Amino acid sequence: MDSRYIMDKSSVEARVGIAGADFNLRTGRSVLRDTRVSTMAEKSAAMPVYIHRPVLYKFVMDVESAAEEVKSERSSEKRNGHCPRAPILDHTEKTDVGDQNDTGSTGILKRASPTHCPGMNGQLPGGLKHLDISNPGKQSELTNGFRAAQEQHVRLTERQPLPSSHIPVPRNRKPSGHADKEVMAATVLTSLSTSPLVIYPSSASTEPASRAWKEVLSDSYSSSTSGNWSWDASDQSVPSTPSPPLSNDNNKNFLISSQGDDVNEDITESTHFMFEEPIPRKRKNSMKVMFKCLWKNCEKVLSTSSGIQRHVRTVHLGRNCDSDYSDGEEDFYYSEIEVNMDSLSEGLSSLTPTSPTTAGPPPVFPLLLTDVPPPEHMSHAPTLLSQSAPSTLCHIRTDHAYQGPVTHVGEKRPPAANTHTTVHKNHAVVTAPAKSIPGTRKPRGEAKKCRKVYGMEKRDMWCTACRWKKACQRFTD
DNA sequence: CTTGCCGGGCG
DNA sequence: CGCCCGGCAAG
Repeated sequence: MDSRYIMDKSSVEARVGIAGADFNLRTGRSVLRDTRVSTMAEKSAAMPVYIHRPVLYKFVMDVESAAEEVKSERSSEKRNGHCPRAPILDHTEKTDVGDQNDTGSTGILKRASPTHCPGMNGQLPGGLKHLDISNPGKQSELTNGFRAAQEQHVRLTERQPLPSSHIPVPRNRKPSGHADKEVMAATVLTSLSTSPLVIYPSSASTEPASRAWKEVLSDSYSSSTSGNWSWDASDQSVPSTPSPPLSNDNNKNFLISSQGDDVNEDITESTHFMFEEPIPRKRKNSMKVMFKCLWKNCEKVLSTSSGIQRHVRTVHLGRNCDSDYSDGEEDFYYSEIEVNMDSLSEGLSSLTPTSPTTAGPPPVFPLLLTDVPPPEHMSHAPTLLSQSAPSTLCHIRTDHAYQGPVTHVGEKRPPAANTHTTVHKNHAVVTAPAKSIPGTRKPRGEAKKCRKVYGMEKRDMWCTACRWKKACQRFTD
C-alpha cells in the first residue's frame, strides 16, 4: 500500500479507465476489480488500444441495465464497500453470485449481452470481460473523483486513448459516501445519455458521406422526439419500439451478427435499447417504428434498422453476410415508417389524409395516405401494412354500397327508418374525414335521392336538403 | 343528358 | 337562419 502501488494502479486505472472512467457505476465488484485490473495492467500495457473497444462494448451492455441496477448497486456496495480488504476469492464469488441474482431478476442483462454470461462462471474470455470494473477502496474513490472531474474530458477524448500522464487525478479528495456514488452513477447515466461519443466510439470509422446522409434521414425523427439525440446521425438504427427493449427480432439479429465480427452493429443495437428507452414514453403507445425495404418488389418490413440493413445488404446488395462491413449503401434501400398500431387494428382512422400514422411531412409510406388500392407487387409480399391498411379501406368503401329503395317509389313513406340507421352509421365514419379535404367534391353517392325516388312532381315529399339542392339527408350515402 | 349537391345569394 | 338557385361534376 505504498504510494508507488497506488501510482501504478492509478496509471492502470487511467489506461483502462480512459474509456472506463464512467464505468464505476458498479462499485459492488470492487475487489474483483482490484485483482483483475491489476492483472490487466500487464496485458493492457501490451495492447492498450485493443482493449479499448471491448471495454466500451462491455460498458454499453452494462449500462443498459444500470437503471435497474441502481438498487442492486446499493446492496452490493454495502456488501463490498465496507470491507475492501476482504479475501479476494471470497468476494469474487460473492459478487458474481450477487450479480447473477441482480441481473437475473431483471433478465435484461442476460438477454442483452450474451457475451457477458460466459464471464459469470469465472472464465475470462480474453480477459476483457472484467475491464468494466474498477478498483476498490481508495482506488474507487480516486476514480470517483476522476470521473467527476473528467466526465466531460472523457467524453471528448475517449475515442483516442489519452496517455495516462494526461489524466489528472484529483488529490486530497475525501472519500465520498455511498449516496454520493449513487448520485454520481445517476449523474453519469444522465450525462451519458447526451453523449454520443461515449456510446458509439467506432462511429468514427463510418464514412462521413453516409453519415451526412443519415443525418438528413434521421432529422425528422430526432426532431419529433427530444431533438438532442445527436448520435442519431451516426446511428441509423432507430428501433424505438415501445415494447420491451429487446424483441425477438433483435435477439435474432444479435445472434446472427455475432457470427461475424460486427461489434459495431451490436453496439449500435444495444446502445439504442439503452438510450432510446425514454423515447417510446414520449410517443404514443400505439406508435411503432418499422423499417421497410424499398427495394423493388420487396416489401420486407422489419422492426430494427440493423435487421433491415442486413436484409438489404445480404439479399439485395449481395454482400457477404459474414462481413458486417457497411458502406452505408443499404440505407438507401430502406426507410423508417411509423405505424399507428391502433389505427391499423381498428382499421378506421387510416382513412383520413391527415392520419397520424405518418411520421412527418414527407410521406414515407404512401399506402397509408391514399385510397389507392395496393399495387400488384404489394400483394405477393404481405406485410402488416400492406395487408391491413388497404384492405380496411376496401372494406369500408364497399360497406356502404347502398341500394336505394327503387321499388318503393310509389309508396307514401319510403323505408327511411330502416336505411337511415344503417346508412348513418357508416356515414359518421366515412364522411367525417372526407369533409376535411378542402376543394375535393364529395363523390356522388350511389343511393337514389329524394328527387329520383319521388320525382319532380312530388317535390314536397323530398327531404329539406333535397329541396334546397343540398346533400340529401334522407338517403345519405 | 340526368342527377347530386356545392357555393352563394336573398329575405 | 330558411330558402332558393346557378352551376359544376359525375355518371
